[in-house]
Amino acid sequence: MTDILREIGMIARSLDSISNIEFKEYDLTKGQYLYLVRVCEHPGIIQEKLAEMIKVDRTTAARAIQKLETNGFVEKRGDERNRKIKKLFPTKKGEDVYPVIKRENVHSDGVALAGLSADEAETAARLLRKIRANVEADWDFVKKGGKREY
Amino acid sequence: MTDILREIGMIARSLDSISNIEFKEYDLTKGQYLYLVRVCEHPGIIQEKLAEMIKVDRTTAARAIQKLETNGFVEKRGDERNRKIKKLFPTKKGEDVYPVIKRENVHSDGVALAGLSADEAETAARLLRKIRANVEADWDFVKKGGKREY
DNA sequence: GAATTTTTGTTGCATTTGCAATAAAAATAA
DNA sequence: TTATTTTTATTGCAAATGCAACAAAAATTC
Repeated sequence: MTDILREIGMIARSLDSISNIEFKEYDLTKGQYLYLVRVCEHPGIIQEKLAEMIKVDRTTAARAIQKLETNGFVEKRGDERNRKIKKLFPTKKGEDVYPVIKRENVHSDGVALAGLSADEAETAARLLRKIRANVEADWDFVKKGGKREY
Repeated sequence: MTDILREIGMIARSLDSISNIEFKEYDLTKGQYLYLVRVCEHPGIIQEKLAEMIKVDRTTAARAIQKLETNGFVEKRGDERNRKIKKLFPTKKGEDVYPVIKRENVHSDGVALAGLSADEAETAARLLRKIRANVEADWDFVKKGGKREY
């Protein structure tokens, strides 16, 4: 038992809190930056995939995107082949905010890794990817109604 | 730019989501487990410290604890020397749920670290502690109204 | 082909979250 | 001592979050 869970929770809440405060002046309310960056990086993505990517409830993603659309950051477009889905694209306004978010994220990344060697930073990234893949599997399972035994 | 931020965010949201689902049957609603474990491990702690420890807004902590008290998991006690503070203690009911939370956390910790060697797990823990300390400093600064320059 | 299941999206409701503002006790400064 | 600042707790809003339930299109099975 290494208790990395708590460290990860503290880091995530701190960073999210900082981002939310810093993006407020760009009219992005709580959590919206998460969705907007990903739409910019994956134009045409649908909200279902976005929710999976971010690891958030489908309905939460739906409403966050709804709000991003209302506020003019993203646009929903129907697909001719598949009338069920709505592809998401950044608007001009969304594209304009993207570098701001990116810049902040890069800065926070730098802050987080301060005092670590390049090797250590790479190791941290590698291990976190592995941990994420592990945890992701359980999340998928539990979210779909599965019951973990332990 | 290693982009550990997103990995950490995904891991944290996944684990939190799983915990919230799993603790529902013990009448712990969203996020409450975070506070309860810490009160059990630090009996007499005050909510201000708890908020700092968890990295959550003071008012959010206040209400989470309020609810834990209402539902009989923790108890608030005044201090004779300092009439401002209210010390927090687990009740019998709180103590009884503690091992359940602990057990779940240990399990999730194991899941997260699956496939990593003991050395790698230790390295991950060490690096995460360092990252957390780094990020924590910025959180304190920004939460107190400081403006990061970048 | 028709029937069933999965995927994708939405809305209603209850709850959590957090900022702003307030209050009061305690600590510090003057 | 008195005045000011910091600490701690609370409440009023407004907003995000997520579960449950529903609907409709698409994919799969029979």
